[in-house]
Amino acid sequence: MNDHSLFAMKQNKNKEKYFRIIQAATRVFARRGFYQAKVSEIAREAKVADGTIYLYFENKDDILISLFEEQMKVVLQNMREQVAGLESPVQKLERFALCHLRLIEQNKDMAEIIQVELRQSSKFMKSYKNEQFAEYLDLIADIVRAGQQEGLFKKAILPDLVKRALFGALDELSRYWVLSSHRKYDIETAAKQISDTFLYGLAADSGKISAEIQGKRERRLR
Amino acid sequence: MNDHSLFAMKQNKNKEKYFRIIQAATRVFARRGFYQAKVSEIAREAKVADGTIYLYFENKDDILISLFEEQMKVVLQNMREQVAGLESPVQKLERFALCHLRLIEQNKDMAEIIQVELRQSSKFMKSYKNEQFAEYLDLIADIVRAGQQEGLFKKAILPDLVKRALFGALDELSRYWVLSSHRKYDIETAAKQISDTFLYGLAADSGKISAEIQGKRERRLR
DNA sequence: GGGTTATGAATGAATGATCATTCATTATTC
DNA sequence: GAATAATGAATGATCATTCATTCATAACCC
Repeated sequence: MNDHSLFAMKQNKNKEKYFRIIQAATRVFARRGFYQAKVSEIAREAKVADGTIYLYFENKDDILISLFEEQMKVVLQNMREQVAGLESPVQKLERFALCHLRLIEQNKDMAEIIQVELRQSSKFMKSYKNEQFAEYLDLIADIVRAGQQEGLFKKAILPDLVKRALFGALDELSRYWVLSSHRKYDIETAAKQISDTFLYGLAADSGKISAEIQGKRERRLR
Repeated sequence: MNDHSLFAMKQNKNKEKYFRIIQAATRVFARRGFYQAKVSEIAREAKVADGTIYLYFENKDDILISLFEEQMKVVLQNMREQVAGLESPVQKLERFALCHLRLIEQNKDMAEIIQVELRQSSKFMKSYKNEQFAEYLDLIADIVRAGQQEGLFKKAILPDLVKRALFGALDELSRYWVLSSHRKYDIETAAKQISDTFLYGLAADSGKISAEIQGKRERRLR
């Protein structure tokens, strides 16, 4: 638990207001970007006074950090559950790609904060390491390592590198989706293209990957 | 030619000073981030007075945009030349990945502006479309389409989607590299892992891809 | 050729807008 | 009534930009 959560814990008297401010901040940051967004706008959106914000958060940066941590907690938990129900690394990777891109549909503002605004905002973010974000990436690395152990993926693949490549690929598509007004493909198509590209790209034997992907389809038809 | 270049053209009397300001801005933005960077710092770094900046650029945003356009021109030109000398889409894609990641070594500040700061900075950037950046991405799409035409890559692949995925993957590794103090792999390793992943991922027949990659090695040994 | 004037570039302190944050005051809760 | 929470105008810091002034150079005149 870091300093920011500690601050929030101290102000724990009114969780409803704390989360209301966080939700409001999500919308305002998504709409305006971190730097253009004003604390007074967040206060108005949350229906509290400007000064109330400082009863719950240390400063404007703290709002963004707290928001990210709260939201990342949800995202990580959800992704863990999605992936846990599957046995095969192939299905896990497919599910990861789909769920990650699905964030956009489920909560556009939240997706924008996580994918567009936060990791971008400023130099101070360079020194901010979010453990949950690292764990999110490690989900990918764990899938890759499992695939290597089962002989599905090449031994020469570096999981810590591939996790970033896959995340980067998904993230770029998310960003495009968020920023773009007309989209030429839907989320399912995009997820499938990316997961297939990575699965066949990592494959020790592409026949085995096809079988795993086909295997999933047959299980569905039963 | 957009409005910003036109402004620069009008102030064309002292190109040396214009570029000196741009170089200084590159360093300051890379070091401090766009929002933390002050115009006065750029002026100091360029050894000009604060007010002189406004003889050459409309405002702070214009500095960033002009800088991006100047630098992107160079990056695009260089990448075109690197790729033009090659015949095979396989070699082209490999070269693209390597050259993109090599940007980091050649000019860390420039790489940071292009890869970390610019596409991130604010909501006004959402409406700013850089033609050269789009063309940079289209280099990838063109490589993919050529690969499809030659029967090397799957027909079902969407080039406009894959270009973003590859760029995103490379970009995330660049970002990690720029932001990270200790790196576990070198640029050549990273580039190879990514290009291989994408090449085998896109492959209509992985045997053919292996042959193309091997073919390159044999040509080298002669 | 030298001195004066005009012009444009450059200067940097002043200006004014912005907005995060504070804190005296008010409202609410127990 | 006391303690706590909430308020929102005031405060003060920040900094992008302006503009009166200076400087450097070219042009003009004698």
